Amino acid sequence: MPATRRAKPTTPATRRRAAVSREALDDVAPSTPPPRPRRKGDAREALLDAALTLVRKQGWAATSIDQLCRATGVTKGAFFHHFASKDALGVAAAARWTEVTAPFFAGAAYHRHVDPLDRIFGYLAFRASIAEGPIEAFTCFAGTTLQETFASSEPIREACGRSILDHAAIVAEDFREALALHRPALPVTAEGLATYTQTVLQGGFVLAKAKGDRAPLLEAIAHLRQYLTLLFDVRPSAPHARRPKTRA
Amino acid sequence: MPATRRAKPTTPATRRRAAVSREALDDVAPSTPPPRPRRKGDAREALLDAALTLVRKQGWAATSIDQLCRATGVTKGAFFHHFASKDALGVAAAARWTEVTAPFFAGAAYHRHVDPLDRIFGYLAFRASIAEGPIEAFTCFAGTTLQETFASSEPIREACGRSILDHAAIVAEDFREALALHRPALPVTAEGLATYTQTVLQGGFVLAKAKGDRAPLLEAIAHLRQYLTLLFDVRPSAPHARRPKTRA
DNA sequence: GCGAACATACCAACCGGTCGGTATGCGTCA
DNA sequence: TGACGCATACCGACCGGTTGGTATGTTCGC
Repeated sequence: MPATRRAKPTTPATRRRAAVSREALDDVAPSTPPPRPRRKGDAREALLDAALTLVRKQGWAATSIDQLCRATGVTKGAFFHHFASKDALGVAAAARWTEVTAPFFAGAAYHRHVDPLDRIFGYLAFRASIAEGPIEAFTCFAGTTLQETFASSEPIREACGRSILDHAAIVAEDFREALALHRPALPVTAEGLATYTQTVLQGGFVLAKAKGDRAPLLEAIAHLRQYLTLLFDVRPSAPHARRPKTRA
Repeated sequence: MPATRRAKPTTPATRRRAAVSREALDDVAPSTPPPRPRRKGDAREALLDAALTLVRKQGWAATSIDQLCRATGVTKGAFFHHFASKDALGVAAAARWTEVTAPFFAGAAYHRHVDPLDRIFGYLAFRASIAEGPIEAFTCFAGTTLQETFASSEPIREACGRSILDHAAIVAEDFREALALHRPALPVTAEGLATYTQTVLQGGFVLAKAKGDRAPLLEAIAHLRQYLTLLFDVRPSAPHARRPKTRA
């Protein structure tokens, strides 16, 4: 089975320089940062981060292992040292997506609001505020990947689904507190509202891609805010506009 | 430039039989109907319909021209006779998606309601009722394709975007009439509500894929209905539940 | 000196796309 | 009536390049 092999000595530096020049020719190169020299041991994280960026822009199937390697200056051998298959990378990338986004949201200022409803409105305002730059910069890795892989790869589907659902579960906590404090005009559950919130955001990403503009996402968030306003019977003069008290 | 060629006589029947046997080995074959013998002239439509089915299940990039040809019993030569490129097929498939779905919705019973608001609630009930079977059977070709191609192919992005936006424009007409008849509790526009409706549906598809179940889509539609209920101050005892009068 | 982290070369299958050719139907004019 | 020209639909071998994946080294820190 093994064919004839040559043993031509080459240095790592040669490869790295080649990687950079190849990347300049790459169709996504202009916006991708040059693969700055990594320290040994970085390959795995570099590949995952490149996957988060490239898959959000091109989709899962259109993003090849070779392209990932080129973008990071990692060789194919190294790729398969860290990941058993492309699917395994997908599962790991979904986990990494949660790993990256969770602290990002956890560290945001809206958590300081005392009233859980204010935190929810703050969350929505925050999600609107981060919708900037090119569409692929603020859309969701899990949502994008799900669309393509839900029927072809159960492990990836499960991992991406969990990423979204875990995030929803965090938002659900604030809804739970809000429901304990405020009585909604119609019967709702915390989990239901949290899932619906993610639904609106994911749909906003799709419509933003449809229009080629972030506007539909911002409008969707505004409608969701109005829904919560009516549900919880808050004054139309937005609650977070009248300087709500913050904690800690 | 032209390489050596052989002139081996083959019959169309040979090819068709080969197509069927190949398809039995295909990973999506079990659920795909066998490529029943087409009449001459059918190739283009057959390819477009196969694209709508396969792309919704596998995504755009994962669906190859060869696979489309296998599924339909069409040869590659015929494919490129009808479409200049894979991208051209994508644009045509988006148009076909509208061509297929538009009369489907136009023919639905909810249009008989006299009150435009009843038509809107009927539309939502209809969308919930058709969410049956495997997820790829009720999700949107345009939305799925958009996620992957919005940055790589402007023609496909534009075509898929228009498909969704044109459908929203039809729903917007009922919202326009509803706003003329009923005064909303908060300031909204017909176009804004129609776009938001599509946002919720598209997001519902993503969340359905995330959970591997249609439930999030149905819940999202229910929340949207509640939003409209509060906005237009309709009795919580759903308007289409108290037998509204119909027209024509 | 040993295992983890890489590097390099290679593979079969498949990718989108090309191209010379064939099959068939239709209008037209002798 | 029929044969001629021509357009449309279709055929399938072939192309260069890419795909995910493998096999076999080499390097390096402990």
